[in-house]
Amino acid sequence: MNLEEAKYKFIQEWGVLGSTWGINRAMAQIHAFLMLSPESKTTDEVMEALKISRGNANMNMRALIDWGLVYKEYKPGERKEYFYAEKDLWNVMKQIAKERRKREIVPIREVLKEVSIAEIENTAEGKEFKKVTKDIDAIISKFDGLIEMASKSDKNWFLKALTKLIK
Amino acid sequence: MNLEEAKYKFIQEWGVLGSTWGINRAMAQIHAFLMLSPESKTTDEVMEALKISRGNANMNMRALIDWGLVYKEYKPGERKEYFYAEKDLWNVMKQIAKERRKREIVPIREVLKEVSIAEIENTAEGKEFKKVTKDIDAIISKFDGLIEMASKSDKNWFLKALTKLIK
DNA sequence: TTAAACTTTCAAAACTTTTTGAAAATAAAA
DNA sequence: TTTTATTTTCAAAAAGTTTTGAAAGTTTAA
Repeated sequence: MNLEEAKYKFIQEWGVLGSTWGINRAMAQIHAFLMLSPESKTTDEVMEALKISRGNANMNMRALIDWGLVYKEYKPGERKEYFYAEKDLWNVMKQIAKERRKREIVPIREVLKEVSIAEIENTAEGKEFKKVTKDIDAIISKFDGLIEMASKSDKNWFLKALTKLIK
Repeated sequence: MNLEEAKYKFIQEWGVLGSTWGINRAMAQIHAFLMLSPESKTTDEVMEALKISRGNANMNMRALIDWGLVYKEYKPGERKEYFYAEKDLWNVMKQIAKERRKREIVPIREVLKEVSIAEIENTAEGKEFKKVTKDIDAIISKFDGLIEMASKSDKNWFLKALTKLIK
């Protein structure tokens, strides 16, 4: 396997992985392509490399910038915009976690809060409802705390803590 | 808000959450419905409660069983099958993590392994490729270890360790 | 056996998401 | 200015996913 094949393989798989992570295929592939590239790239280079349309490239690039996974750069004397990726996977994961926290954890916690103050009858059904939703809230809030912690803490500290936990 | 409204709200939101977690809406809603129910339920009750077709109920119920999130039960003297959910969110998350590990982490690690033995030229491009993929492998293997650890360890031990880590 | 109760399957329909490409908008150069 | 380069938008098309419902399959009871 040579570099081109290896790059292709990695980009494809990163696309598949992304699509199970709330990041669509094109978006994840663009990110992979930019991560692997030592130089920042233009929209045209991305279109060419991934064989996607201008509209698609533009929209997903902007989504990536929104998520904090890609940055824009202007080169002196050049009119084109250049893009480069966040390459530190720790930062990538932190950004994704932050974004997903906002989209997923915050809404479910809101619902859990709302239902926790509902007037629930004291039947078997009602008791079960209270028990289950309370348990869920307990675990979700723990994870929420973990994400908040991770996004504030230093990479090495956190990784060391994890390593300790694992071994 | 009364019990019916609260249940409805929770089931809807669990459906939305599920669909960002590789569990489709109907599947997540069935799981929510069963979690909230103190008694096991039949396919017909699920269909009626969630207003979905028999085919849909059947397929997703089996997917839930596959994922280890729902169990089947036979009641003496009854011909219908009854279903009940795994209610401990810890076990639910463990199961989901296991399943996703198989579907996501294993394939990307395989690709990373394959490309790591590729013959990569010593150009800027090649060096960047090696560096980025090596970094990614390092972090992913750490998370892989964490999941493996979590799925083997006792719930309370792990939650305590997390709590310690957080505060 | 046969009939009734129940579960499974799967092609087609409905719905959702992603992608395209060309037109509109914007910015820089002539 | 006007022209040219570049980016953005968005309606329509394509692709992907989920749902339906009826027919086929299976199991149990009579």
